[in-house]
Amino acid sequence: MSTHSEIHETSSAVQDYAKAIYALEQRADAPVSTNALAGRMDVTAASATSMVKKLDGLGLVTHVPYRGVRLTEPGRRLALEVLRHHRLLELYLAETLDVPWDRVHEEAEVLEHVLSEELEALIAAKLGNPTHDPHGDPIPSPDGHVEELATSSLQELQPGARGVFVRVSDSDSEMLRYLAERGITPGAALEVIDRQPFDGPLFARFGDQVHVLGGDLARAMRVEVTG
Amino acid sequence: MSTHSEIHETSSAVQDYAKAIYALEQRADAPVSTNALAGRMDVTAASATSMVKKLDGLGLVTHVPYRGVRLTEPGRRLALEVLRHHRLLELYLAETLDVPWDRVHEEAEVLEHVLSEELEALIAAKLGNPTHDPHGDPIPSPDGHVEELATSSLQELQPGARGVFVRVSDSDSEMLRYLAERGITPGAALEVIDRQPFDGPLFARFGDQVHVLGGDLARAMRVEVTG
DNA sequence: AAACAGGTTTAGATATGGCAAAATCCAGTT
DNA sequence: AACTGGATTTTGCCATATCTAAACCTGTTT
Repeated sequence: MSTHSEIHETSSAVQDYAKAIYALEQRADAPVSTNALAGRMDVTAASATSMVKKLDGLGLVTHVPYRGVRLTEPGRRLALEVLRHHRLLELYLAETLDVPWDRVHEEAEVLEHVLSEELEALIAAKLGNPTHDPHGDPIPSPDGHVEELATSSLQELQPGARGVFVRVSDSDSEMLRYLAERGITPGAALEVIDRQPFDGPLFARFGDQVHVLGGDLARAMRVEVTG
Repeated sequence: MSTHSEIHETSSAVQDYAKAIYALEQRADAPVSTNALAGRMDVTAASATSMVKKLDGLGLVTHVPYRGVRLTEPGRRLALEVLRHHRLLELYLAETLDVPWDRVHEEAEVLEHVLSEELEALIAAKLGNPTHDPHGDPIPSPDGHVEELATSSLQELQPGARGVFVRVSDSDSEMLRYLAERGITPGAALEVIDRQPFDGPLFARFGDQVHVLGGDLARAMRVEVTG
């Protein structure tokens, strides 16, 4: 009945699956399909199935065959702990080691699994126990609370919509670099000007610059809608 | 023919074995026995044998059955790269995150395997490209050079011998903590006062304090002999 | 109701690293 | 030269996490 965390009794793979299921559940409040999970983890559906069965055995998810998977409360806590590691590390690497923003995600991706609780606490303290990263993304608290604000894909917004560009799905570093080169970084306010049909390009204004964004890119960009 | 490093194509296990063989070869310039390696890695001799065969296949060691194992030049380079990661991380954690000295070893032990070359470079730069850690232990250069000074076990010194306590074998944190509580830290000058026979206690002077050290402890303490 | 197309799960295989038990080698006695 | 004890290797097994290929559901269309 303690808030004791199980993160150290789980493999990196289990942690990654929990994190992926959390992210996918987030997007649409519904069970996560094996295919979606496999796609996100970049493994075959067969691999996803067997890992899902393992997570189920560990009590981290409930799996209804052919119907998808949902995190249990312990599973959600695990995912949030890993996410806390990840976001603290991103912030820490960027702030104190000047790791470029389009690289911190990849570094954090591997470090998050080996970060001890002691180091986590020291890093959090060093950063002043932040609750949000510089993009506005919330950092889960040590006891597993977050206030995740709902985001939309830029692609699905109508002309006239305004919002704040929050992040790129999976922090794809190619996309982040491409956007950064054009002066677009997370945190930027934007307004959708126009959208061509048939998955055509989307015109959006950032500051006083209008940019044309292709389908895949606009789909990956997550926006907090403000009006 | 480049100085390109193979560290990222090897598993953590392979890296750990290379590091262990390097350390054991260091102590006595002789082939490393399977048993010694198994003891150091805390695995069975059977496991050590099969890993040795794998390292041999990778060209990292030369293994003569029943005769022990030695690092090849690529194997030595790999070991030194991991050691560089390890010592840079120890220094970094202690300096910038105030991780207590008796804990940095364990943290570095896992981080060393996932540290990217980019982060390594950034950390080294942040620390001013150090060549030695605060104890005087040399940090291998990026291109695989070290000047390792020969150390002796405190246990094997004769009364009257003087030296500098450099480190505890395997950085055993229990021992480091025990010694720190008594004011003995790496870097301390010492003189052996007396040694009782039959693996009896050893009397050594650190500053103006004489301490009595038991067999296992004295055996684990490595000393750079100065006179 | 039968068929079809996807998505999902099972079955069987692979690579890593580990262990225990059995077989084998080596060196130092008798 | 045979014996013997400790070190070493071989053999067969386990767990993790992945894959391919085959079998199996499910919902929709015919």
